[in-house]
Amino acid sequence: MGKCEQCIIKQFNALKSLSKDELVRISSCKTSMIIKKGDVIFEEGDSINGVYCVKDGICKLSKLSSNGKDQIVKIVVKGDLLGQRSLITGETANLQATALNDMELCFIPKNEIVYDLLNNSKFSFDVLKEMAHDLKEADDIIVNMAQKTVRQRLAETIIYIHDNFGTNPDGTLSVLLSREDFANIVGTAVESAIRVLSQFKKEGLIATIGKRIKINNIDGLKRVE
Amino acid sequence: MGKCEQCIIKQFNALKSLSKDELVRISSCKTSMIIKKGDVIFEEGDSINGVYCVKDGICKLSKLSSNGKDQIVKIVVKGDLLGQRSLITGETANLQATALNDMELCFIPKNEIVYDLLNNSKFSFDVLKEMAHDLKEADDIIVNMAQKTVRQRLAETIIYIHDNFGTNPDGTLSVLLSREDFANIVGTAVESAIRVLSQFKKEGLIATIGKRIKINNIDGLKRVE
DNA sequence: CGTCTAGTTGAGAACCGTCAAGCACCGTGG
DNA sequence: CCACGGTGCTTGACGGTTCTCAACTAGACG
Repeated sequence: MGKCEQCIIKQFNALKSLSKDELVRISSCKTSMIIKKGDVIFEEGDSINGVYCVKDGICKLSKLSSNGKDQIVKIVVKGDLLGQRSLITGETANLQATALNDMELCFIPKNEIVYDLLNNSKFSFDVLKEMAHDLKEADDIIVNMAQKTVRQRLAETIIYIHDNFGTNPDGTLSVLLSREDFANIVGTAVESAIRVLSQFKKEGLIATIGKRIKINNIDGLKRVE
Repeated sequence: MGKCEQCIIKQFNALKSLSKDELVRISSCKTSMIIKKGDVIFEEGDSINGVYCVKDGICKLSKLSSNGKDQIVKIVVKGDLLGQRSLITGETANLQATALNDMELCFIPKNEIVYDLLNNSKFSFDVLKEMAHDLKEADDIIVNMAQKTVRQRLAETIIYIHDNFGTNPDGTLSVLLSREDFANIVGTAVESAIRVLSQFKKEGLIATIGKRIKINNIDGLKRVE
């Protein structure tokens, strides 16, 4: 099994603030796991009792609404941590985590993380920073959900994925989402999302290669009203 | 000017985790202020450079959307802290804070708080907990905004205010919000909010005393679909 | 070759935003 | 004292957006 102190992934998250000794201690307690595309890592109400560090792959965080639809709240990618929020409040999970492709995860038990949170103030300040960043993003999403049309939200989602998760060599978005996933990010019916996407295509803003989406005119997308 | 170490307000927020010495130090640096109803405490883009402790009164945190409407993201009441998020990321304010009635605030400069965040791990863990709680609430709001109707959201908003901020002796909600505020919490047009409210009234779920709202049938409100 | 899932399109209904008009209340200035 | 204007509240009407139901297509996979 790999060693945390040598793992390059940690530079992308708060674990970078831990000392070598702390990383060695954590490394001896962690467990690695492989998750297959579509598998659920944890669901709403689960006691997680630890934190996952995403070594590879992508997953979605979603919550089931009373109308039966899954609302995607955040996309988590390689280098991110998963489950910090529940760990800190000591509550069960508020969201479900589902792998969007095959993933490699390291699980660090709760006690190890809490110990460092209470003893390494730089580490806890870093976790605080990440949480503050997530909160800002969540506030911005609330405003968008409340005030913008499906068309605007979908355009912004495509741009967000493009800017934050990058593209393949052929220019398509590297994160492959189903039409249903797009609908669940934007908070609309699958048919509505599909209709808007084909409208974007007709207007020359995007193109599709297979089921993948490629941005043709990013300025046009940004100007969508 | 009052002394932090004797102030009973702090028991409601993370400041309770500071030692007496730390509170004395902070108390000597803080400034008190009175804010009148309707006044803006800080707006989007401001450098706050500190944290406000709400000694009395209520304010709203909102963000201006590109369509010109203000989306209310959170209501902050007596005992809460204001501005922690921006302080931690070091960014300018993401939201605007506006007093909903006359307020009494204490302002604590950034350096004092950061010092304690880095030196008192119980304090920073408490701040972390509050932030984690805010993040959970924000995620839940996203789901509601995306998946529920204006009618459902308004019913839940009334219940939320009732449960979290209490009622006056006559049973009306103690937080007095304008119809526009309700619309801006729910994320809809003022006329739409008004229409739903009068529908609730017609159905006997709520009553109005002056401009104040009183819940008549809370179970009915919870069952609104 | 059937079956399953994801994607797609159409049509009608429900929901919501906008414009417009009118009402109630309040403070100001004549 | 009253007329006046301002602001917030309320209701109606209409049009655009979005949801839902239904039918159909394309591809995957045994």
